[in-house]
Amino acid sequence: MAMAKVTMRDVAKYAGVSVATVSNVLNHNDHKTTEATRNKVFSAVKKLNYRMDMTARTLSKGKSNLIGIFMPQVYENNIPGTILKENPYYSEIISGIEYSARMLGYDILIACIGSAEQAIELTHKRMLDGIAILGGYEEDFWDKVYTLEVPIVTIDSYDHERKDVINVGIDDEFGAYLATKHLLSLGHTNIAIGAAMLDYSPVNQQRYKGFVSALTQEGIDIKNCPVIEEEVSIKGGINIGYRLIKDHKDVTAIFIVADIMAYGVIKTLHQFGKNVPDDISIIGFDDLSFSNYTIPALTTVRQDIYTKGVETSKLLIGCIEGNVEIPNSLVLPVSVVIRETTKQRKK
Amino acid sequence: MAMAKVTMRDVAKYAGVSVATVSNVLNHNDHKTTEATRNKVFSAVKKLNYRMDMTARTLSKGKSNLIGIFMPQVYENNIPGTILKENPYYSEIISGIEYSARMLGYDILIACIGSAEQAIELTHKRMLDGIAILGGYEEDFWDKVYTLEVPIVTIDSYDHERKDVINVGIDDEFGAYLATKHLLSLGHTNIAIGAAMLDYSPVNQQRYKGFVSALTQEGIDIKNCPVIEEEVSIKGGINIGYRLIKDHKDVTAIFIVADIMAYGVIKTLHQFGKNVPDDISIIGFDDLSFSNYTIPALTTVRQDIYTKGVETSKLLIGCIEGNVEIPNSLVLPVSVVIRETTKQRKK
DNA sequence: CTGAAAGCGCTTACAG
DNA sequence: CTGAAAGCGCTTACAG
Repeated sequence: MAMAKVTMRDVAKYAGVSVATVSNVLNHNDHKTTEATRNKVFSAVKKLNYRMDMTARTLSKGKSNLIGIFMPQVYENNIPGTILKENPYYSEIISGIEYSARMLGYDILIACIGSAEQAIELTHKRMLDGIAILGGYEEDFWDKVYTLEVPIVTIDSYDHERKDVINVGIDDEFGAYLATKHLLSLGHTNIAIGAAMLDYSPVNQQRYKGFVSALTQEGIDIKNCPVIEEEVSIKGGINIGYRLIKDHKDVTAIFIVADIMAYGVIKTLHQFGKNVPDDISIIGFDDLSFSNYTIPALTTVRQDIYTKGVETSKLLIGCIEGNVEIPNSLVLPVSVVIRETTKQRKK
Repeated sequence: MAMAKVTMRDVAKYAGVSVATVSNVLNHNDHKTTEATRNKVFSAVKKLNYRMDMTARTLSKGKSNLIGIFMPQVYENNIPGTILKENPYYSEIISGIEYSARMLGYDILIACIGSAEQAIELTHKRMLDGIAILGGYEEDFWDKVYTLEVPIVTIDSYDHERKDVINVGIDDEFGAYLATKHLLSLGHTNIAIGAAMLDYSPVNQQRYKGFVSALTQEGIDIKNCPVIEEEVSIKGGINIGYRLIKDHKDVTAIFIVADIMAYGVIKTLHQFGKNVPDDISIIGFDDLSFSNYTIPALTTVRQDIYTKGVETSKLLIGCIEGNVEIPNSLVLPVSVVIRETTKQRKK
């Protein structure tokens, strides 16, 4: 029943040429073949329904046309989860990477990793041509990963000392600055920040920095601007909501460093009978697709997440294929999109 | 700079044994080696930091330890999106598949596919050991895909005539039946269904069937129970909301076949000043992680999506490795989780 | 322009 | 128990 695999040998035999010639035709080394030969080969390919075995090709060429997408393995109550499941941000990026890579002739291997070693292991054993790394990691993670000799694109990383590591990101500080400016422009002065992982997430450090710089620029005393730190998840946002209500009654506006957290804040405030934006204004960061549909609709800092993914593939593959003119980093634009969760401060 | 690749040859030489022996040690064919030999090999492996090249192994064994996850490529306003981006349901499943596969020694290749041919192409060219197929497809898609000679696990499919295709799913009809029963138990009689793709999605046909059967069992006239069909997305839900308000003023409760759509319905009703659940009760289906956090929190039919993914890997890999006792399908439980969007009908 | 041959890094009978 | 050799399906100098 199981049909024997059709190989280049079969095609060669059928077309009456050598295996080398079939290879040359299929790899479009057109200067090495005549059109007549090509036609014979192509029709044999069609006739026999031949499909190139990438495994053999990879072994032989040392190039797999496979790209790895790595993201952190997270645990939630000891249950293995993935960033993928927790935060739609990653799904959107992966969508972009996958689509763009496919268009450029590359396939995608995804893996959640718990250590740099796992990333290294995988890229060696699958002979990955390049890797995209999502998410935040400890510092020595990067040191180790950067020993890899394939092109790497990081996303939202601020740890790229190595010259040939490309980063795709946004100006996080500026985005946070804009968000805070927006709240200030509405007359708020007691502004909190809902932050996360300030100890070791450079992205969030940047966002915090932008928050502070907008505040100080306006002469606001930081003392009145509490930092409420929780994890990046809806649950983290829920907790921020509690703490806001319990400990920071004078706060009238809050900037949250991630939309996914803002969802939780809105939920908690609603549960406690607080009106958003009448009692408290909220501005998020990311503009996830759902943010337009929360109740009330979330005012936030927009970044084009899908495009981030698309550009990641383009840069990574450009680098793999040795294109020149590959920049060391790409910074995509941010902007404030005003919806319903922010409002002029009550007198 | 670039260090030469460490191969089995190097390990063999260093350990003073043959390549075949190294292979035997590494593949745990312990009955073919002595412990002394094994120790020599292992320490050489460690010393040289050897990593097995899966590409070579795949070519040689005809087995890749790679699993493909395929899902439909969708377009939204002509922009390529993916199911991944549109519906968190898929992210959750993929999380489960990836985690479980990794634990079992398999890596994951993901691809959005536009046709059966693409799926076939990919599984051949990457020598995938098995594939998991998510999402709905036209009928001839399945006919073609089933010509593949690798194990296949479908998720939520009702098109598995082939004996060796395993399906992981739930009792969609029963879930919908329970949902509708819940609405009926609250005194509602004018109940609508927010449906999708009833023409060609068996899952949704099943859910529709459960809806109808609960209704007729209770002696309700289907005439009063409109079917409002839109696409599976928040936007689809938004449209259902509009149509509900415009065309179905007497409806007091609605069962929506997907949480993601329910989010849109809640949003629209809210925008038009309708109170959920006072004016209209809503029950969804899926219990996405976010459903606990909508305002109001969504009453829905729960299924364990992550577990679906985990089981998918277990079955697929079990099948790949020739375990016996692999069932032809796995049906996971559903249950109604009552939150805030459903309420006793007003007199 | 075309083909024979070596090689990519493994595994697997087969002999010893 | 161990090793030499052939083979997996390609690519790539090299000769012709």
